[in-house]
Amino acid sequence: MVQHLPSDSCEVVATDPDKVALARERIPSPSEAGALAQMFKLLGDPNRARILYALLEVGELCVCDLAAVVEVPETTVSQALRLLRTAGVVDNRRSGRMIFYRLADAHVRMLLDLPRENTRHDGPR
Amino acid sequence: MVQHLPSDSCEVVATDPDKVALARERIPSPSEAGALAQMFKLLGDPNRARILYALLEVGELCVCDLAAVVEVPETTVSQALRLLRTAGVVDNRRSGRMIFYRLADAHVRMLLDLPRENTRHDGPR
DNA sequence: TCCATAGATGCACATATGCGCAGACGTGGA
DNA sequence: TCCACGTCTGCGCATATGTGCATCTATGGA
Repeated sequence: MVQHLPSDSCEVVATDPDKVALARERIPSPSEAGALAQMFKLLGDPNRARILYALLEVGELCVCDLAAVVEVPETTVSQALRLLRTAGVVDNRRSGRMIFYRLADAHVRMLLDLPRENTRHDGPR
Repeated sequence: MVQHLPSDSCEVVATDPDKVALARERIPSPSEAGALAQMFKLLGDPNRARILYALLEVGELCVCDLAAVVEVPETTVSQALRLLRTAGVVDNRRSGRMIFYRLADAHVRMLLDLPRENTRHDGPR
């Protein structure tokens, strides 16, 4: 996973230097790409995705209800929520012994909305 | 990674049966979620993400130029492209000995656009 | 026909990831 | 104060993932 900047053999020899230069200055920096990728990676697990969609649909759910919705053990949900919480994707609120989770980010919402309509049209590949 | 449908202990005991029922019928099915997640997972690697952004910016690039842009060995690019190609995210065209890649999917484009603006504002977490 | 080049592919290995299990923590009721 | 319940956390293991290396294929030029 670690990038180890190759010194030659892939920087200098460009067949289309203009495009290469253009692309290099426009694409996200390694760190920016890292952040971006991490965000996508969070959505890249079926359970986490379903959890997020559940929150997207009904707004707020406690861990045990999320487990019931997604049909996985509560521990799994809890682990998934930890990642999402750490990343700032979800937010939680304590009420008695239960902890309610909800989406924290507006753009995560858009990210979730976007592909779902398309996969509905396309069907699974 | 395999789902092994738990029989009890997390389906029946819901503290808010209405919400649970609502969420269950609205969230993507396991297979739909799988497809969705796989799509997100493809964007969940910094190198693949940067490759896609490069294609998004300049339209079409050959493997060696992509390697120059992203600053990783060509093999890495090639392997990344294989995944993207298999998933139908990119398309390729042969011209002489070079193979030019470009984005194949309109909604992937949107998916790429969306978060980038936000992370620019937020900064990496 | 032979060689150089662009790219693809299979294999191997290090690392990352998901999840189950057991136990800890915090809250509310008796 | 003690216990039950909802949730969190650390650990361990099986599996998935990314990447380098060596090799193979395909195209164009000599």
